[in-house]
Amino acid sequence: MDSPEIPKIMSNTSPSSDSPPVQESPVFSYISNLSPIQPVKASHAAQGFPGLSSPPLVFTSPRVNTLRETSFLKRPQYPQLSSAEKPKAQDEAKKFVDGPVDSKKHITQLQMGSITDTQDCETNSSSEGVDEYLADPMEMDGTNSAQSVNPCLKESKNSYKSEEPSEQATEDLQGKQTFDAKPVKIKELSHGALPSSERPKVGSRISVDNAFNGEYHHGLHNQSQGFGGEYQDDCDHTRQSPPGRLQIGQVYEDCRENVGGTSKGMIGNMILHAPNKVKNDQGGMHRRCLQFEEAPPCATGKRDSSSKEKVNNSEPPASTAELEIVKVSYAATSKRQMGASLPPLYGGSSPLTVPKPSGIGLHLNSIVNAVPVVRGATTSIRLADHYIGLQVMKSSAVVSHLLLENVRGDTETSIAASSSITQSPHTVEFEHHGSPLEERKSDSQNVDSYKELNQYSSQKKRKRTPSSKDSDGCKRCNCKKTKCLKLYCDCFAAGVYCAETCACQGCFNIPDYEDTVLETRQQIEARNPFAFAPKIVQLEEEIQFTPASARHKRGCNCKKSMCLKKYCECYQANVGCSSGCRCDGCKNVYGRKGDYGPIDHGVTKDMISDKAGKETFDEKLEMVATKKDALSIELYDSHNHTPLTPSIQCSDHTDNVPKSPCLITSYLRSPESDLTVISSYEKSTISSLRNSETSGILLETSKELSDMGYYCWQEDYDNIGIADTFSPRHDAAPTICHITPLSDLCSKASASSTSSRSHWKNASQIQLCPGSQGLSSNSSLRWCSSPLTPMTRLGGTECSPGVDFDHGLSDIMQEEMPEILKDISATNKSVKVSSPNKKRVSPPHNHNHELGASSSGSLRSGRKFILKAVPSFPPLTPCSSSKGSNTIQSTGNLHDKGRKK
DNA sequence: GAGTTTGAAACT
DNA sequence: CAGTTTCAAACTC
Ligand SMILES: [Zn+2]
Ligand SMILES: [Zn+2]
Ligand SMILES: [Zn+2]
Ligand SMILES: [Zn+2]
Ligand SMILES: [Zn+2]
Ligand SMILES: [Zn+2]
Repeated sequence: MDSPEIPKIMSNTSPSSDSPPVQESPVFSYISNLSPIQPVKASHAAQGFPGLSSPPLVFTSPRVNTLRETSFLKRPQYPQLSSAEKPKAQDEAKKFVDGPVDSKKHITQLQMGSITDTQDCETNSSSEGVDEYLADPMEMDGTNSAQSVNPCLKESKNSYKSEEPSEQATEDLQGKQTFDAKPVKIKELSHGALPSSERPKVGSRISVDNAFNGEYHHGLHNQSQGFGGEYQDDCDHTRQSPPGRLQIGQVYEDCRENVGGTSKGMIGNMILHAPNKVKNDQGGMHRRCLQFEEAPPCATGKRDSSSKEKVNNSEPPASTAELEIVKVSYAATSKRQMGASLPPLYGGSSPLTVPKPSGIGLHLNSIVNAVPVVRGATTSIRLADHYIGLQVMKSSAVVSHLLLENVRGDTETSIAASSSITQSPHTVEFEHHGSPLEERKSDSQNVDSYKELNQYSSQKKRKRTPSSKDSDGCKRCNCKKTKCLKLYCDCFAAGVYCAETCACQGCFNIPDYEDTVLETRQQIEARNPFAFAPKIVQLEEEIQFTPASARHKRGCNCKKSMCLKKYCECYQANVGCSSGCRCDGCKNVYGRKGDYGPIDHGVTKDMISDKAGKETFDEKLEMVATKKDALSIELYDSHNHTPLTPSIQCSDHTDNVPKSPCLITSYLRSPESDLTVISSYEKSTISSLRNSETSGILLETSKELSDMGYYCWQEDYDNIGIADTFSPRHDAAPTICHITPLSDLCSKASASSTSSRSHWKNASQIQLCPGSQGLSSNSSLRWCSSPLTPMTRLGGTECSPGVDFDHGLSDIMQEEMPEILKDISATNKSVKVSSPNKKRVSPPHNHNHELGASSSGSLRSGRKFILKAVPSFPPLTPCSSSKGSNTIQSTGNLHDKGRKK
């Protein structure tokens, strides 16, 4: 499998990178104009912000529209792609895939809820029909790798196929159709997923999501930073990386391109460009961040190289020609490329370009959801918003990361990434070990092989130290048997792609394998809808953000550590144990099981709320979560920024918290999960709405957001956070998410548009650094900026390693975010108060998830989700970058990616 | 850096 | 849902 897959990938990649071409589109020019590296801030302000920020409020809606358009566009692209690729599709493997794929895709779509979307796409696109679309993807793959090899899709999926090619594929399809509910089938699913991505339907969703994501990233980045050119690269890389993903990613990308081209043309382009540039500029940093966020979409990290090209292509495509280009790219490039390139075939749909977010691919999923809804324009718009938001977030984050990282040395990565980007990542991307998904189920065997391969490729990287954290402070994993597709992997669990710094072997948690990652996520979510929800929630609803109030949703089960070591998740997240904990002899310094406000005690608000009531822990948590998210965010911000608590966090533990990988990436939620989540989200959102002033829109949005999860919170945060308080402390704040952008987007989008809902799901993944879940206190939160001084956050305390990031982010955020946030806030909530701008931020999807996750409670508050934090960890930077860089590196080897090189 | 401990995640 | 196994991190040396 590996081999086959890999080869496939390779083939794909190469093409993709090469093919890409295109770029003519205005965007291109745009980008070119923009220097790749524009100053981050400046760029942010200019690009990012401009679009995002200032526009945001006003813009938001418009953009949204644009975005939507893009999504549509994307769809069209699919067809084109398909057509172009079809030839390849012919490949046997592909055929299988197609068939299966289609079904799978559908399934996936269904799961995602994007099905409609895809259809839309198709319709938009052209004629070809879904099948064709599907075929396209396949073709793509095929082209790239040819049957056996076929890259992307195949890779992951195919790998499977390779094993059992046709039949399996069919089976898979069937299964998928059924839906696969089964996890087992995951592999199949994955296959299906991949296919799905490829497929029009799926693609549509995916594309949408991706687009969003990508756009987000891109957009954000661009806007914020304005590195368009680079950014693209990044995207490309990511995309490229995983063929399988690519398919999906490609789709997304296509969408983006389309969107860009079609919709706004300039704007769209801008966005796209910007993002691209951003990536580039930011280099590693951005990538990291972006990647995460973007990653999914773009494939953030790892595969960037190809993606860039793709991106470029895509951008250009904005115009009609684009389609062709796109096709080409598709064919040539692997999935990723495809995505990137996407072009606007359609135009028709034209849309917007929203950027797909390749990187975020995962997110995309969520997006996808949105798409369906949208179908019409609305959804897309939302998506766009989301993306934008995300991008912004990312960008900011990324930027910060980049900066930080660069400073740190990450620069290398970034640089590398850049360079790598240029390179053709394909090879790397494809490593494909087979689809990760498969691995488990069936593949343990494969896995091994994969591993070997991966390792093989990984070779280099493998990253440095196994230590959990990178220099950056981001966490990184060291997974050896799980391919980073299980919750055992901190990166995966955090919803972020593995970074270069990860020392994992056979890693599939990279943008290249976005499809696989998403599928896997979905499977896991199917089991446990809250699996990716933030683990830490604030107890009280609003208010307090304080860290103190935060708690683990699930609680710990410590038997021997007395919750005094990091073995305890509660302690690790810098939160006290709650009634939900089943620990023995709890001595958690942050608060023992029965106490509520342990440390914080300050939590005042909590108090208010009560923890006492505790009622269900969950509920509280949920509540908290909701708020918490906000809080945490705020807290973080505050911490960071504000003096108030900051110290606390820092002091507490910076370390503790943080480990999470930085990645921002987030995958989105799986459709399924999304759905479920959504519902919950909806609730939450609703509640949030209630709570906050936000407009009614929120509700819808919330749903969508929910998907987004991460993103959503921002709103909440704003509302909540600010509102509440700040309180302080929180030290730990665990995880908060940086993600903001997404949230913002989400919120906005949601607000603006209507239905998209599903989209968000995808977003959820975004993530930040893994470590964070807990939140690191610092970083994550920061964003939010608490009312107090948001900005500060970083400054000082930042205790956690991630901090830099945060800071950077925060700054960025502030600059960039603000607008967005504002928009969001304005729209939604209004944010609360204080926090203005900054905050918004974003957190990440995770939050949403969490909320959702929080099960009961969380759901309600739509916003909540947010909080959770997903993010916490470290935000981004490191991770993402790492991967990104990895990507680059890896690009060479597909494996790498996994490996990171 | 190897080896042990730990508790969550995954699996049955 | 409980019990067991697997896993990777946290911790120890
Ligand atoms: Zn891992
Ligand atoms: Zn990792
Ligand atoms: Zn990994
Ligand atoms: Zn414990
Ligand atoms: Zn506990
Ligand atoms: Zn305890």
